[in-house]
Amino acid sequence: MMLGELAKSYAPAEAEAEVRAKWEASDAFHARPGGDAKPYCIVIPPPNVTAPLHLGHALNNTLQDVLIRYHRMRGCNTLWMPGTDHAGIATQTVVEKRLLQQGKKRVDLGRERFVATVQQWKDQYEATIIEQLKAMGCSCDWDRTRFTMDEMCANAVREAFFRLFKDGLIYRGKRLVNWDPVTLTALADDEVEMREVQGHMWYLRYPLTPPASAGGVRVEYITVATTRPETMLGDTAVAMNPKDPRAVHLVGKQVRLPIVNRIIPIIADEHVVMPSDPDNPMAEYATGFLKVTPAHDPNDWDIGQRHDLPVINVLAPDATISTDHGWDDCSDEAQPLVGLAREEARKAIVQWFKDHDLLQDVRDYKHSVGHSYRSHVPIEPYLSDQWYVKVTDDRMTGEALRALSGAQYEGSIPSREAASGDGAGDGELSFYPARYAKTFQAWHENLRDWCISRQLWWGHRIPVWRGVPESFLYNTGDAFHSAFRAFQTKIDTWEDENRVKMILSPEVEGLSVQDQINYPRHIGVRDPEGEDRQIVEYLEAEGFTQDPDVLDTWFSSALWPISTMGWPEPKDYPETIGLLETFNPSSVLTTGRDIITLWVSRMVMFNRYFRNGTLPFRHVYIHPMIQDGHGQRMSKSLGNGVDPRDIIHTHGADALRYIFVQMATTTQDVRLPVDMLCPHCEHAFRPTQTKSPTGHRVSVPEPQCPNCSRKMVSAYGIASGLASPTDDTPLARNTSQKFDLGRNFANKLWNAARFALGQMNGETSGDVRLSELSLVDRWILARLYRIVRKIEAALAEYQFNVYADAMYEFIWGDFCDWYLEAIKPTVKDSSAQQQVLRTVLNAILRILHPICPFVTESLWPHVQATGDASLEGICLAPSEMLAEAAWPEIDAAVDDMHALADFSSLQALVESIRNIRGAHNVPPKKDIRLFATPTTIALIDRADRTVSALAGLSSVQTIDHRPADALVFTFDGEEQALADVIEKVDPEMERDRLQRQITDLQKRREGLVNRLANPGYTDKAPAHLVDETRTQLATVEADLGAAEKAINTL
RNA sequence: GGGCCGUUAGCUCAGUUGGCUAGAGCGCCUGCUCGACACGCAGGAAGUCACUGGUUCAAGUCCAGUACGGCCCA
Repeated sequence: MMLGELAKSYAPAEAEAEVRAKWEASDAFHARPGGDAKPYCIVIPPPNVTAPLHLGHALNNTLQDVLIRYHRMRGCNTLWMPGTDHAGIATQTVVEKRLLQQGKKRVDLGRERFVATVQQWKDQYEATIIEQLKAMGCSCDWDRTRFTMDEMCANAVREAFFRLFKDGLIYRGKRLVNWDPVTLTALADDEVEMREVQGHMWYLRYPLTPPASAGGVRVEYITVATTRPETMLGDTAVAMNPKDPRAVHLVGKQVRLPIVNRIIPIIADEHVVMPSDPDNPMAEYATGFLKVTPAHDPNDWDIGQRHDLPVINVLAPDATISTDHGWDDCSDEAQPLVGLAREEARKAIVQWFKDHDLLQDVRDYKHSVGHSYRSHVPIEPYLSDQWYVKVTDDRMTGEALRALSGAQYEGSIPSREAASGDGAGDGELSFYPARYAKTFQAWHENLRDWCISRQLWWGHRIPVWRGVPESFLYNTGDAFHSAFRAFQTKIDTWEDENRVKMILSPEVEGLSVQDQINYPRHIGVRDPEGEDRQIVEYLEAEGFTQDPDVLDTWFSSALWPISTMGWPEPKDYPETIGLLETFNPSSVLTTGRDIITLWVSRMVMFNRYFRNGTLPFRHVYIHPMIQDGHGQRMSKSLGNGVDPRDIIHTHGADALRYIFVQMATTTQDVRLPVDMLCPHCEHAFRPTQTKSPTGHRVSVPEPQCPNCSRKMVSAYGIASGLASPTDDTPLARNTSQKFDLGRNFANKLWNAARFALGQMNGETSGDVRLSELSLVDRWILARLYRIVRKIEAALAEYQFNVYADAMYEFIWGDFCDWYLEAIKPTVKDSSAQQQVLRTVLNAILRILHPICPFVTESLWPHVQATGDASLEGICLAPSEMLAEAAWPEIDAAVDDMHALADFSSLQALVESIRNIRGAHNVPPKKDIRLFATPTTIALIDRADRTVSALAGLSSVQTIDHRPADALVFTFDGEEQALADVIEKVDPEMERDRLQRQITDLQKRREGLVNRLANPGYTDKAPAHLVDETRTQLATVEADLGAAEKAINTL
């Protein structure tokens, strides 16, 4: 970098490119495990390769970089592990959508070609994401960049799966899953979004066969209430509460299921809501009779299990009515329904009941319906075989709960059931802000087993082979027995060697060996891609096939803190040797609150399980969520998400980062009003808003620029399909005025540095003693000391906004507004003052660097070139690059209380004078004369020429010399005066000004007098506060006296 | 239904163990192009701290409740 004149304003684009090149040429961000330095590590929450990063990610990663840079400067052995996530269902969905636009379907391509297509997508977006992170200045260890499906991570996934499988923590279960009929896959519980839906409660009559009599009354039919009439095709019972008085007459009787003509029993079950139950809000809608459809409702499934009811599935995976998935008593009457979509079937069935006078009633009914978080259609409870992780096991959920710090745990921590781990990480997990520990705890206390199989192609293929050995099937007698023994022996040997684990399908447990041969078995293989290749070959030769499903994305995410570090066998990836020992547990996970259940939980469970109780991280910091200007979540479909590169384009990366740090308060949401940048004339404006079909406030699809009147396309226009960009109407970039403050701040620092550099003549004096310094110098150093302490305390508690605000206050307020202005008359002639200036500027660059790395790094060589920047009590070792420089170490002796007190009096005096100048519109260059009391003159003298420079004074004389036309003001309880403020004093105006001041002081005096007159206050309040109040009263009274005297002499 | 967050100046937000004359930035008004910075400087106006009670010498801050907005879990 050429050292020379700095440009008049900071130009982020040039500076950022230069600084990035410098960082990349160094290996400053590359971590080496081991060593004596304290490790500090953050594992990046890997962004999905589905789409480019938006401001939410940018906020998260900025905060991580702040922590990383800060700890690196503090001398920690620092690792920030970067990477991306394959995001199975999300990525597959976007690629399928893209294909569909070309008229192609995934099945047309076949699995291999489809996966290759997704791979291309991944490569493209991975590159984009890395570029975005680099543009933001993230100081990741780029050499270690990982991807959840790369070889290292895939290896960890297979190993983890096998160990859990072997230990009985993964099992195959046939049960109702959350089925997404559009993406055709099962979903985990937390991938289902509950939405309030205005629906109906239908009341259907089922004829009793034969009719019964209850209490002497003939009963022809019973009435069931349902929100989902189409499921009646799969009813296998009607249930009623045994406490229901009608139950004695009806339980055990039968009804004929309309349309289907299936005869089903009336059974008794406690679960059924009685219409008379005053404690149950559902009672209002209940009839006392519940249709039971075990295949299509989770509660009915449980009832079916209790009563051993048949399970009749009447739906195909795409949620059309079907007889191919377990329904074999379809009547002629029901036949026309087959093939209908569930919504169509509902209409047809309701119509049928109406036509046959069996529809008793329809009522409006508002209820929650689960929707797929991906395709947004209602999920279908669907019966299927899936793989589950037994997270309800104490080795999983118990370990997660025991990880939580005692201070954040509500109630008593569950004691350890099994000897899993040695409790190494017990109680070491803390949340910031602490309230999120509650979310974590509640989740684990109400956990259900985790469905991990997904009917997708993009993801980690489940390392299980399924089948019935062919050698069994085509043999009889002795040949069968020897084939069976041969197979069993091989499997047994491999099981003993820990290479495979075999389970039978759960429905055949307990059958004899002879009977079992017809049932499929599942064989988990430890390392099918490597060491156990020949086992796979054997199994496949025997007719076994690999499970076609892939694992839930969160399964691989859960391993991220260890898979990226070479687990289970770092020797296989030499660059990872030592990482786990040094950097697991990592220091902190920084993420959004929606991730606590999806990811934090699973990382804690897996890390502890696989690494002897070790935690994945000790702290979890939950950052606020960015919403748009209307308080709506930023989302792609609303087009209100913003690419951080848009902001970097208009404001620079440091501005983006500064504002994010300032926005990171402990609240849960922050708003960020988004503007549009006209692609024709670069004018920023707030586009016209409209309502989306979902009721959200969005930009109109084709906004018009208020400046140049030309049109463009908004992100919502594209997302909604209502507009598409052309050469004449291009897609508009976003921007936001919110970042102006950050841009201005970076420019302010730039100019302050530019000025300061011009004041230093190159001679350093390293042996400057504090006692020799002027008041203003001692003051700025004391302020520096306090600001550094404040930042350190704030970051230890993840109070990022305190850090940003403190930097603003110090750099703009203390350093620019006061210090630089104050030293203007003296600095050129004082090498000691230059040394203070050099030191403070140097320290400023260091302490601001974690937030604004670009502007500080670009100024760094210039500041370094002025020489060594230390003085008594402050050590600032030189460093080639600021990114590697040390955090300032400042001795407590620098904290000069007297200087702080004196300077704040001085500021008050300057402000009083400026106030009068302002009130009379005195031009800044016009010098005025001050006539002050001896005490005030002493204060002014202690500060050398400072006050004159700050207040624009030509002279300071004692008050008794004041001319008759001087303007009087009060300071420090005494009368002071200013002359030459205006040509001719207007007594009326002066009287007004003083009278306003007097009224204000009287009000204050009254408040203080009342407070002191209250015996409760003087008796109970701390003595120092009462003293302070007395002093305040004395000052107010003195000021009041002076002001009254002034008004009288006018 | 349970849990959490928010409601402070026109706007976006600070205000962490109760002790202020309630702050900042933007916007607004007045005056400044004086060699760091107009992405700037100086000054100013602007708030019943959502509402109702309570605790306390003292409440924006603590407690109880209400209203509105948002999020999470059933």
